[in-house]
Amino acid sequence: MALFWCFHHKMPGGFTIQTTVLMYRQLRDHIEKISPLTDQEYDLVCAQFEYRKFRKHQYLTQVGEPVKYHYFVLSGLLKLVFTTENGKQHIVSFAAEDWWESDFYAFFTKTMATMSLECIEDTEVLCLSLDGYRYLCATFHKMEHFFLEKANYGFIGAQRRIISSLTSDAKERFEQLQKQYPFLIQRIPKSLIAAYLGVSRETLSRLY
Amino acid sequence: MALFWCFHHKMPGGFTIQTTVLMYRQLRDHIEKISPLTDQEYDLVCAQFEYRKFRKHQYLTQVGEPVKYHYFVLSGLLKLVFTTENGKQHIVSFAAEDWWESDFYAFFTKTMATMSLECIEDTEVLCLSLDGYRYLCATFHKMEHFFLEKANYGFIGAQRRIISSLTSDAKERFEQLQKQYPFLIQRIPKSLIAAYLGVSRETLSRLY
DNA sequence: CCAAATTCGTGACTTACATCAATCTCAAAA
DNA sequence: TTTTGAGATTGATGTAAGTCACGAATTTGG
Repeated sequence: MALFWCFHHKMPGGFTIQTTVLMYRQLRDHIEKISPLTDQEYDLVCAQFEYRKFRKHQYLTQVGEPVKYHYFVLSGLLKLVFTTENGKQHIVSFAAEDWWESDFYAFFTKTMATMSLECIEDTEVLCLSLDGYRYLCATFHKMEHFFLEKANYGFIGAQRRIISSLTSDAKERFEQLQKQYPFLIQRIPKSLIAAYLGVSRETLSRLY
Repeated sequence: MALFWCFHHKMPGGFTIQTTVLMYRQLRDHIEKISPLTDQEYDLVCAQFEYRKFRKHQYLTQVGEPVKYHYFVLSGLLKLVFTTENGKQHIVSFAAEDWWESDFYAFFTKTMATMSLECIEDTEVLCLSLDGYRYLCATFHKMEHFFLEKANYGFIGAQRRIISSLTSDAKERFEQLQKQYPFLIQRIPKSLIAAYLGVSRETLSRLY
C-alpha cells in the first residue's frame, strides 16, 4: 500500500513515521501543480514508485547497464554524465529536488545506458519503472498529461541550452547558469560547473 | 469537413482533387505510427488543422510576434532561427517532411516569439492552434499519448545535440550530422549547416 | 539573355580557450 | 600534530576556430 511501504526509512532528525507522508506530499504536490488527483487515484499512482536512498558518489545507473528507472528526486543532487573515450566527463544535466532524471533513451528503449547517473550529494529518490510509467500513462489520462507537460518543458529547456552554446561564450554561459540556477553554483564544485558549461575548469576559474 | 477543406490547393503536377486525400494520409500515417485512430476520431483530429503553403524565404512566425501555431510539415524545409543582437543567425533546428516545428515556448505560453521560423524551400504545412492542440490532448487520450512520444523523442534528440556540442569538435559534429541526416547536407547551403553546427562557414568549408 | 545575388573556397591574421604544470588552501583522516 | 587529497588559482604555451578580405563559380530573377 502506497501509504506504508517505506516506513522503515529514517529521516535526518530520527523521525520514521513521517517519511511516507512526506514522500506522499512532495510527489503529490509536484504532480498536482499540473494534474490534480483524487486520493484513490494518487494511491494507485504512488504505488508505482519505489523509495530509495543513495549516498554521495554512488551510481544510480552506469554506462552499459540497463536503465530500469525514471527517477524523481526528493532530496539531494544528481549528475547525468557522458564520458568520452579519452575519459573526459561531460555533464548532460543536474537534478535537484523535484526534478526528474534518467538516461531517457536507454530507459524508453530498454537499451543499455550511454550515460551514468551519479550522486553529488546523499540523495533520496522515487523510482518509476518503465512498466509503471506506461501503466500510469495508460490508466490515467491526467498522468499522461502531466508527463507531456514535463516533456514539453524539458524539451524547451534543452533547446535553450543549445541556443546558449550556439550564441554565447564561456563567460556568458556561466552568467546565464548563475542567473537560472543560483543555488547550483553554491552547492557544486566548480569543476562540475565547468563540465556542464563545456569549458575547462581553468578557464572557468579565470572568468571571475 | 476534414476531407474537403483544402480542395482548392494545386499539386506540383497540376492535380487538385488528390490533395486532401494526400494530406489526410500523410498526417494520419504519421500519427498512426504511434496511435492508431478510427475514421471518426481522425476526422475530428484532422478538423483541427489548417492547411497552408509558403514560399521560399517566407516567414511562418517572426520574432516579437505571437506564435499562433504548431506546424506539421507536409513537404519542403523550414529553419528555426535565433538571431543575436549583433545580427548573427543561429539555427536551432531544421524541419523537413513529417516533422513538427514551432517556437514552443512562445506557442505554449502565448508569449512573443524569440525565434523566427522561415522557409528554406517552398513548404506545405498543417497548422495546429494551441486551442486545437489542447482540444486534441483533452479529448483523445491517444493524441496526448502521441504528443508525449513526440516530446520525449524530441527531448532525447535535443540532449544528443547538447552532448555533441560538449564532446565533439567542428569536424566531428559535421560528420555526425552527415550521418544522421544525409539529405540535409544536399538540400541546404553550407552556410546554414554551419549556422546549425555552431561554426563559421569558412571553418566548415575547410573541413573537407 | 544578362545582371544581381548567392554560394563556396582560400589566404592572412587574431582570439578564445585548452593543455600542461606548479602552487596554494583548507578540511578531513591518521 | 602531520598527512592527505580535493578543489581552486595562476602562468606559459599551443591550437582550433573566428574574422576579415578577396575572388571564382553558380544560381536566380527580371
